[in-house]
Amino acid sequence: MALNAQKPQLDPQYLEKLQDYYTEHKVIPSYSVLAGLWGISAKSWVSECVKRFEEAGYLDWTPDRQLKPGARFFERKLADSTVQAGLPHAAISDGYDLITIDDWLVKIPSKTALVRVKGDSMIDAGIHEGDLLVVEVQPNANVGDIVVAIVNNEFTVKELVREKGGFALKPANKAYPVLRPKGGFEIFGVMAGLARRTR
Amino acid sequence: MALNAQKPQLDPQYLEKLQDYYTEHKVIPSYSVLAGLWGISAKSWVSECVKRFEEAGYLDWTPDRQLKPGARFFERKLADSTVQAGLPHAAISDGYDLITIDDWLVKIPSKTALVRVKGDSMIDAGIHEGDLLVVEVQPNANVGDIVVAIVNNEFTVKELVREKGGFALKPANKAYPVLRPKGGFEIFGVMAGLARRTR
DNA sequence: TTGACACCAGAACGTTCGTTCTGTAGCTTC
DNA sequence: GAAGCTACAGAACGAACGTTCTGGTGTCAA
Repeated sequence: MALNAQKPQLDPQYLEKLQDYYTEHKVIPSYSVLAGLWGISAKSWVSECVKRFEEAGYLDWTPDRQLKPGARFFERKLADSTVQAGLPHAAISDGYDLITIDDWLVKIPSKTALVRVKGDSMIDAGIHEGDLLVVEVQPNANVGDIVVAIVNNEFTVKELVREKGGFALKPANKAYPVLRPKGGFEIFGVMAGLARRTR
Repeated sequence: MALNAQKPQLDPQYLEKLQDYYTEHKVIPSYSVLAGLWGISAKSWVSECVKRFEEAGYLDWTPDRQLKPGARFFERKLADSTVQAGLPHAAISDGYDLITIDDWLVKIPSKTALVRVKGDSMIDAGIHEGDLLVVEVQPNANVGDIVVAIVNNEFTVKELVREKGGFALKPANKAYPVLRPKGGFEIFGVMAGLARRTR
């Protein structure tokens, strides 16, 4: 008690209430609403608390000086594969910064589309039938990328490979041949990730 | 600018810019910031556009009359594998279903955990190192389920199989042996899906 | 050609915002 | 037992907010 005498501390209950509010409304409220939320009747004290959360990395500001969630705001329970010691449940509380699966998979929402995978031509790349492919829509790609191409007015998922004379679409399944469409093909986008539901 | 429809319509570009802004800052900006974002110099027109997005379900208001994302704000484009006819571009804008990945993968948020996959012992099941496993936390499972088990204080992902004398954990990779822990094992949960990022 | 309407600019206006300053109650610490 | 700090309350204030009204431009059907 004697040592490091006066250290202003931030109330974890305040943070929880803010996080609950955010998960409900997806927005950081104004100071006066925060006051009501926290049971405080002075905006001056709200301002002080916000500063502490800001310094701790839980809150941040937009370039336009609007309050927004900080880097640590979304720390969630992500269970890691390795547990050092003790109960495995202890490891769950060890947090990563993971928000939602959407945020993890999708970087640019406006250029991202989802494509349902049909067939098993990419099974060796771990892409199964029924998987939801996260695709960044763009007209070009690099050799080696897994792309969604438009062949005969259909979407098809393949690896883009270089061949003498041009490009081709290579499946990840020995039972299927390499595609070399006569009229060429158009690239719809590049695979950025996938989601699979098994239940 | 040759053609122009004459019905009051909401500009999809505006929505995309807002969504991109939101994914960066996790907050809905003020009208004046929105004006800059949309390339408009009149708040009155921003107000009008916001009303349209509100009626369309993309924006909403908190009880304190603060602007917040609406129910449809987080919907994502789902492009189906098959295109009916004509330009594929036309099919994309028409044949959308809309969902979010989180909603699709997670049924019971409170009982769902995420586990990062380590190693390649499940590669033949299409589960790669670094994948994010969606796990429904429960103490029991059925034979044939892919489970996250706790063995020697570590998480391990395997298939639950029946053997004479009890249960065992079977990898999906011939290079690995079937696990039969002496002290038995505890089931952390059952795999419900997975997410993979490849970019 | 004339409305009608969609789209946008600009300004006026009352409200609400966040900051800042002053003040106080309670608890330590010397 | 005064000094110092933390945790709040309350008010004052300029800046920023969102609404609303007026007005202009372009397009389209009649």
